[in-house]
Amino acid sequence: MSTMEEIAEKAGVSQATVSRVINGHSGVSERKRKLVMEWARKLDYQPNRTAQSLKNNKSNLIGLIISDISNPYFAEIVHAVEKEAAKNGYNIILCNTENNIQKEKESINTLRSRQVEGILIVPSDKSAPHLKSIKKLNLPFVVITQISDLFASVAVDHAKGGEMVVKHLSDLGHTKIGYIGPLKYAGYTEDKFEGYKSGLKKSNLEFNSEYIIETDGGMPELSSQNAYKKVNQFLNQANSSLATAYFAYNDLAAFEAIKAFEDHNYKVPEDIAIAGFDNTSLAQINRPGLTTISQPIKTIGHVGLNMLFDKINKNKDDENIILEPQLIVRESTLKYRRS
Amino acid sequence: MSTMEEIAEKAGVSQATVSRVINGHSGVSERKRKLVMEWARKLDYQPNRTAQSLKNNKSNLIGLIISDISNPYFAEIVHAVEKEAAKNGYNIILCNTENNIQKEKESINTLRSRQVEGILIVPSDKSAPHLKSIKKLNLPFVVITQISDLFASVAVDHAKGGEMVVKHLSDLGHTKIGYIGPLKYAGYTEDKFEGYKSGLKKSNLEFNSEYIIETDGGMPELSSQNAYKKVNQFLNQANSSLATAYFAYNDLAAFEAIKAFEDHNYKVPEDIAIAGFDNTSLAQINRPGLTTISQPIKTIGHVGLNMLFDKINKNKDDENIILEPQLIVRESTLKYRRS
DNA sequence: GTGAAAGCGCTAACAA
DNA sequence: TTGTTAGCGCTTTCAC
Repeated sequence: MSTMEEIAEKAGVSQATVSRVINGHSGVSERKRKLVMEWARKLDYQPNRTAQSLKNNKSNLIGLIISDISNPYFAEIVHAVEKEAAKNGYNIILCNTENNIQKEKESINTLRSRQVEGILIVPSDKSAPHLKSIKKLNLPFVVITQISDLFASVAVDHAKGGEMVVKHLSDLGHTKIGYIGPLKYAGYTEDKFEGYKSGLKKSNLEFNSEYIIETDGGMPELSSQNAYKKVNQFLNQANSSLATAYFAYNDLAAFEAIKAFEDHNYKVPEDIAIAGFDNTSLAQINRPGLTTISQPIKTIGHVGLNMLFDKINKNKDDENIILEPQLIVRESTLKYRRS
Repeated sequence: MSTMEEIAEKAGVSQATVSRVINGHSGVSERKRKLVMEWARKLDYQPNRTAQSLKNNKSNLIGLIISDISNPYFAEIVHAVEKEAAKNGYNIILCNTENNIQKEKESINTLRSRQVEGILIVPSDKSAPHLKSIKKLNLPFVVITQISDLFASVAVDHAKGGEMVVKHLSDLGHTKIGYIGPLKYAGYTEDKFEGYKSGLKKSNLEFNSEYIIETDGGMPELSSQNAYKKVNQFLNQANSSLATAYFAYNDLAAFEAIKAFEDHNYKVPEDIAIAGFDNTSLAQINRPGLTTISQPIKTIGHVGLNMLFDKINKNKDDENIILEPQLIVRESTLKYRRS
C-alpha cells in the first residue's frame, strides 16, 4: 500500500501538502492539487485508517457483541446495525459470544484494545457482575434486546409480549395455557415467563405447573434440539396432563414444539394451539404460519446504534427505550384446516 | 484509557521497560516487573492495538464480506469464521453488501484502508470486473461458497448438488421435474440450474421450459417474498402445466414454494414433491421436513479462513477446494402422511 | 501556499 | 538490566 510520503515524492511536494489535498483542505494551489490527485490515483492510494485513528484518537469503529448469531433474529439485528453504521462511516467489529460469559468479557477487552468508540451488546446475562465494572470505564455502551438497569438500552417489553400471547389464547377460549421455555435467565427471572404468569392472572386463570415444559435457555448448538427433546420427553410421560395451548418463548422453540406434538399425533392448531416469540422470517413461511410476537428488529438496531452515537458525542444520558411488542396472529393458534 | 507512558511514570521506570513487561520479554528485574504489573492492573491497562498495528504493520484483523447476512446460511458462515478467527487471535470486520456490487467495492476499499490482513468474501457476483483489479493488489483474498477462477476459493459443487436432487426425484419415479429459482447469476449461469439441466440429461428426461419457475436472485428484502409470489403467479395462470416435483434453488425459496402450492390446495409431498438447497436449520424443523442439499458450512468457514491465513503467511498458492454436497432426504419428497 | 516538525502509543535496535 | 531513540503513517500547528 502506498503512503502519502510516496505520493509526495512522486509529485515533488511535501507530505503535508498531500495530506491537505487528500483531506480536501483549502489553501493548496490548483496545480499541486491536480498533481497530487493524479498520483494518488495512479498509486491507488488508500489512506491508512490505523494511522489516522492513532493520530486523531478516533477509530470510527464500533464493537458489536452478539450472544448467538446463528439465531436468525440476532442475524437480523447485525444486518440492521451494520447498515446504519456504514451509512455513518463506521465499521463494525463483530464478536459472537455463544452465550459464554468468559468470551463476552474477553470480547469487551479486545474491543477496548481496538479503540472502538462504543459497544453495542446483546448480553448473555444482563446482570452478570463483569458488566458492572464496565460502568466505570466511561466507554459508550448500549444494551439491546434487553432492558438494562445499568446501561442505556433498547428492547421490547418481553413481559408484556408474554401477557399479550396469553390474552390472545385466553380470548380464543383456552383455559389450559402452558409455557415452553426457560424459567430463569442466567439466575434471574425470564421476563417472558413472568409475563406468562401475570397474563394468566389478568385472565383469571390459575397457574398450573403441570402446563410448564421447562427447556434450557439459549445455548447455541444445544438450543437447537432442546425444545423438541423436552416436549418429547414430556409427552412420553404417561401421566402428563396437557394444556390446550402453549406459549413458546421463541419461534425456534415453537417450531420444535410443533414438530414434537405432531410426532405424537397432536394436530396444531386443531388439538393444540402454539404461539412463539420474535416473528422471525420463518414464522410466516412455516406451515402452519406461527402466531408470534413481533419485535421491531430494525428499530432496535437503528435506535440502539443511534443512542450509541449520541453517547459517543456526549449528548445524552442513559435512557431505556421500551418498544411495544406486537401480536401477529397466524394459523398456529386458529382453527385451521390443512387443505 | 491508560498508556504505557502513564504506567511508566507511576512505576518510576521507562516506557520501554513497561513494554517489555507487558509483552513478557525477558531481561527485566523481578522487582520492576512486579511493580509494572501492579500498576498495569490498577490502571486497568489495555494495550492500544491501533498503535501496535501501526508499528508492527500487522493488524490481526480480517475482513469478512457477506452478500446477505439475513440468510441463515450466511449467518452460520459468519459464526464459523468468527469463531475460528477468535481462536487465532484475529478479529473480524463485517461488511454486509446486500448483494450490491457498489457496496462490495466500497467495502473492499474500506477494509484495505483498515489494514486488514486479508479478506474472506461471499461475492455478490463472482465474475464482476472490479474483482479483477483486486488480483493485482496482492491482498490475501479467499472466495467462499463459490468456486472462483480468479482467487483461492472453497465451495460446494453447486451443479453437482443440483444433479443429485434431480437424480433423487427421478429415482422416486418423477418424470416431470421442475426448477424454481434464478436462471442467471448476475449475468452468468446459475450453477444449480446447470446442474438441474445436466441432471435431467443423465436421467434421460427432456428439458421442458414449462416446468421452470424463474425467480429473482438473492436480493435481500425482495427475495423474501419473491419465490412465493412467482409460484403464486404461475399457479394463477390458467394454462400452467405443472411438474410433479420441483427443485428450489435454496431452502427459503422451497419453503415459500410449499406455502404457495398449499395455498392452491396442492399437498406437499403427496401432490408435488419439493426439494431445497442449503440444509438450513429450518429444513428439519419445518413440517414437512425439507429434502435438501447440505453444504458443510462449518467446513467452508473453517477451511476458507485457514486458506486465508496460509496466504497471509505466504505459504500457499491459490487453490480451489470443492467440497462434496450431500443429499438429505426428508418428508418433502417422500410419500408422507400428515398424521 | 507550502514545508518542517511534533506527536498519537507502541516496538525494537542500540547504548550504556 | 535499563533507558534513549527512531519511526510506523498520519494530522495539524507554526513559521516562512
